[in-house]
Amino acid sequence: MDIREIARRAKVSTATVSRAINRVPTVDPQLAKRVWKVVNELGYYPNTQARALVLGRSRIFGLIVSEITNPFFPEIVQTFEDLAVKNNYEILLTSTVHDPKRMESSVRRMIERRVDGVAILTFGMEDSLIEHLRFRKVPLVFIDVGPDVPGIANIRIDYQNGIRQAVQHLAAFRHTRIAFVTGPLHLKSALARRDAFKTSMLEIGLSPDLIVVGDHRMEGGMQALLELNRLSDRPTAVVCSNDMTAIGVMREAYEQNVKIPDDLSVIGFDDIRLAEFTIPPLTTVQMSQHELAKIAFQALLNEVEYETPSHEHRNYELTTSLVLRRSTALASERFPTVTPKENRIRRPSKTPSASRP
Amino acid sequence: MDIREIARRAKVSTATVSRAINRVPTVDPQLAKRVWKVVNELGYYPNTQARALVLGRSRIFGLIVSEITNPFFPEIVQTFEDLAVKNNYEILLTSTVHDPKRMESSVRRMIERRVDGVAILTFGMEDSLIEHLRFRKVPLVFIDVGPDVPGIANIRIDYQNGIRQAVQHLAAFRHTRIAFVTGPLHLKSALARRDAFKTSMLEIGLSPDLIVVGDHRMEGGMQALLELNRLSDRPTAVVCSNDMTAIGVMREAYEQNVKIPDDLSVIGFDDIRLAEFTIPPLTTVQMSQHELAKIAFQALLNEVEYETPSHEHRNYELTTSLVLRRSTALASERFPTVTPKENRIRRPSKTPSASRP
DNA sequence: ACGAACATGGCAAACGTTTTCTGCACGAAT
DNA sequence: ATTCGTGCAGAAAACGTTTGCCATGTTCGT
Repeated sequence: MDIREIARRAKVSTATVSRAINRVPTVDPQLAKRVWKVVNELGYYPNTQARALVLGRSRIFGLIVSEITNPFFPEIVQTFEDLAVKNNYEILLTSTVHDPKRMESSVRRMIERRVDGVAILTFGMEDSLIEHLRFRKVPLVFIDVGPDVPGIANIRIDYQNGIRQAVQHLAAFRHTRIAFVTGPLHLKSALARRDAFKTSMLEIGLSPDLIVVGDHRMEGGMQALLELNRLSDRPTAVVCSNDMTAIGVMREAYEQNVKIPDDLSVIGFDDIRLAEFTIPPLTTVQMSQHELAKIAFQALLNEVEYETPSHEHRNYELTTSLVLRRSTALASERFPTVTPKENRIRRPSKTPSASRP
Repeated sequence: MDIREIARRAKVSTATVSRAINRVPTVDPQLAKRVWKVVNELGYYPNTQARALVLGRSRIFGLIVSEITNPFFPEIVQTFEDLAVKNNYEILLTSTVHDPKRMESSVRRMIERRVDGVAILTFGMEDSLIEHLRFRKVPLVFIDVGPDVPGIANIRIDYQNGIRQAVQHLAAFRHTRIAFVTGPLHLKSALARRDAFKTSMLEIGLSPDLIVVGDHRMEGGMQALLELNRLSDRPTAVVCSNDMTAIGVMREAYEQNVKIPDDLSVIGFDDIRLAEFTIPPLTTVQMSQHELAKIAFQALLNEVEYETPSHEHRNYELTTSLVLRRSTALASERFPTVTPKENRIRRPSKTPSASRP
């Protein structure tokens, strides 16, 4: 069933059918109605690939992520899809799973399907591959890491803001020995977070030397806490480079019977959905995945629909900020005048929890 | 840059270029090499939509899920994508977010993009929409819920097996008052789970009357535990219709200061990734999302590539089974001869956890 | 009443492939 | 030497749209 079939039945030309369907205003309302009637009766849907062929636009946006199972991404994908349907786009989702081969196949797939733009929201990406896309003048948007060249939109993340809030929150709770668990050090974003921690500590006169490296996964967090506990001068609080790391820390704390937040305050980073579901709910630095996806999509849309004539260099920014939940508390040991029990900072909760023995 | 450009530069016809690229064996190796050289030099990629137009196959599979942010789905999407790249397919991902409008737009999008098959892995779907797809002879595969008609592949889930294991595991731990928290009762899958629970209980002579309804979300689980705790004869164990519910139960238990698993054993269902990360790690009935996606993809592939001539009715089956982690323990109160401490069932863990006071 | 201007619909080309069919060149067989 | 196959490459049609251009019919002014 194609446009010709419709034309035949409505007794008009295919041109008219096309125009009617695309709501070109010059077509006689009478005819348009006749066309639509047939279209609906037959349940006709235009063939998008034929359309794409002649238009030169596929109405598909590529979305490259690291891995869909990483809790950081589902929210992004969902928001991206929501926006796509609102704007009549389709989304071509691709994951690199940290594999160079897959990265390559990702961009190949994008090019083959002739996407109208690509959002690269991975941690790290081969520059040579990006060149393939740039060469074909595919609009691109990067998070955080993109090369700083015109024609590519960059979403800069303000790590400093949230991390500063995190350490100041801990400092206000009288913590002084505050540790940091990094991510993999080959990641720009992990480095940026670590550096933000350092400067935030120095700002308030604390020395940022309790730094151990993790891997942005639960295992890294568990390992990190083990390491920190071997120290003679243990930290009373730990800031983590991402939420999975924080979850690892809390998990190991559970194994070791160290109570969170009473014995140890923990702060994460990212605010993935999961952070609300941990026990206790995780205080973390939010980097809104929803906002991120929104910005990325909008950047692409701008590029494609409103043809920025000079293809000028655009910069977008996303800020971060602390969201308080229940994994932090006043530092206890150093201030024996305050009993641990009263120490507990209570935040509203439907049912007041019983205090610990 | 199109196939003609290549033809011109390689001094052959477009037909030859096409054949060379598609590795048709009749083309002279000499020529083929010449063509490939030009292709690689120019970085030419065939236009998939033109190809799709003439082939009548898009090499796209549709994948409809409920919502990407539901922890049940990311693993499915990831596996589906992995298989897609292995088989040179693309995946068109769509979510219904429980909204009839979105369901409709989902199937419209599938049809417009001329997908070669659709896997509908949602909880529930409008039958009328399915008709649209069947009408166009799009191969379909359903999970669990699909209409039992030829031409549609169905993946049946064996809920009974896993749930039986769950209640027998609890019974072996001397639990007798075992509760069940259902999902939303308009969901076939939720009903099936509840029924499996009932028969499993009756099988071993326990009465399945401690049933409270939840919503497959954390909130429902929290609410459910509240309800159960109001009972005079509280349960010592609770089986949940899905993992999020179990997480809700554990969360509320934390608020109420009831210890898991010492005071209450909890079992979930689905085995989402998250279940490993809870505190304590959740014992749950696994319904492998990886397997599910694999079966779904393979079903589609069979339908499309090997042209089952009679379009016969195929049934696939996925079984479920209990995976033990650490949210269950021997029932304590009724058997005071055994102290709670020794009660704790320890499963291997790098570091033995300290016992509770 | 006549021509001009305008509104509207149709014809056909174009988008980038694949594939059928045809034709050519070459070698083998008579 | 002529005929016949055989192997391989090219010409062209087809896939289902959109749209520039033209033809036709209508309306309006004079």
